[in-house]
Amino acid sequence: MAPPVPSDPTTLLQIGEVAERVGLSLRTVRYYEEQGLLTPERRTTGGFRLFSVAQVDRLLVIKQMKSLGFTVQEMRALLDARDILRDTGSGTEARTAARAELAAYATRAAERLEQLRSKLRDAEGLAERLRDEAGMA
Amino acid sequence: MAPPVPSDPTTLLQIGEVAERVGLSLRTVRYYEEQGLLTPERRTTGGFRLFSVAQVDRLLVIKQMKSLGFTVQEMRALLDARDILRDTGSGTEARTAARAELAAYATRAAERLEQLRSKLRDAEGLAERLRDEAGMA
DNA sequence: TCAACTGTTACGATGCGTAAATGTGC
DNA sequence: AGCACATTTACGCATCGTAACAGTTG
Repeated sequence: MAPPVPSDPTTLLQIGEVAERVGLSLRTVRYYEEQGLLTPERRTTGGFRLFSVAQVDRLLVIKQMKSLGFTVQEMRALLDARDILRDTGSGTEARTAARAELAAYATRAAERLEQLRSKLRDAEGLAERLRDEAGMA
Repeated sequence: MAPPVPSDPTTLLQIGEVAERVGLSLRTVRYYEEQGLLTPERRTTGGFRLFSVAQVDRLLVIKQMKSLGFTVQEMRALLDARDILRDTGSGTEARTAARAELAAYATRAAERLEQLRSKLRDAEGLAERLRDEAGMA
């Protein structure tokens, strides 16, 4: 029985499916490709982008970075480092550098998380204030 | 004994003080003024902006809306409604409309809050992922 | 053949950052 | 007289939204 949501590595999805799974707009996915954050596995004869499940996963990481307010440039740097670590062919030197890079991003991510939490508290303040003001005479 | 941080209504602060208290950049405060979200109480002869404590408070609301991802346009609408409610001279009709507006924003604020929380969860996923990947061999 | 999907291109908006050159206030 | 703080003007940038128009898929 075939899974309703294919997740085997050979399945290819077109951009609409991908966007919906990840929760990004078509425009945004195309934008990220244009910025070199990912490249579709291949294209149909007519030019339709086809993405692998691994690339959907990559987009999820991208979306997470977006949630943390990282810029495209930072995403690129992090993804590059990650690619190096995943490539079994990369040398020791490169791996060490990549690991350091990743660690640095982990730190920055933690900082951003704190900022996000602060924003959330801020926002909760407004929600409460509005409830009060709208409810009063 | 005078309070270290003046909060009586007659005190006027210049933009640097205001920005620091609220946690916004000078540029941002000027931008909000340019967009009609607030107007300094008065200016010095030389042109320095002077803000009242009430305006600092207004800026805090603005910052909270910013945290919720509201646009300047939305901020304007909300602040306008709020101003009407606070103005004892506004008529019943206007007050009713303003109250409805506020209530609508309260709802939207709640929605945005949920989105923010979702973002936060998303972001936490990345932080964890990075810790894992950076820690692995 | 039709409906749904996708392609490219390009202009526009939002929300500031960042000078640069100059003036103000204490 | 000096030094921190402020002013205006303006260009720039990131991140998409939104057509507009055409081609593709099944």
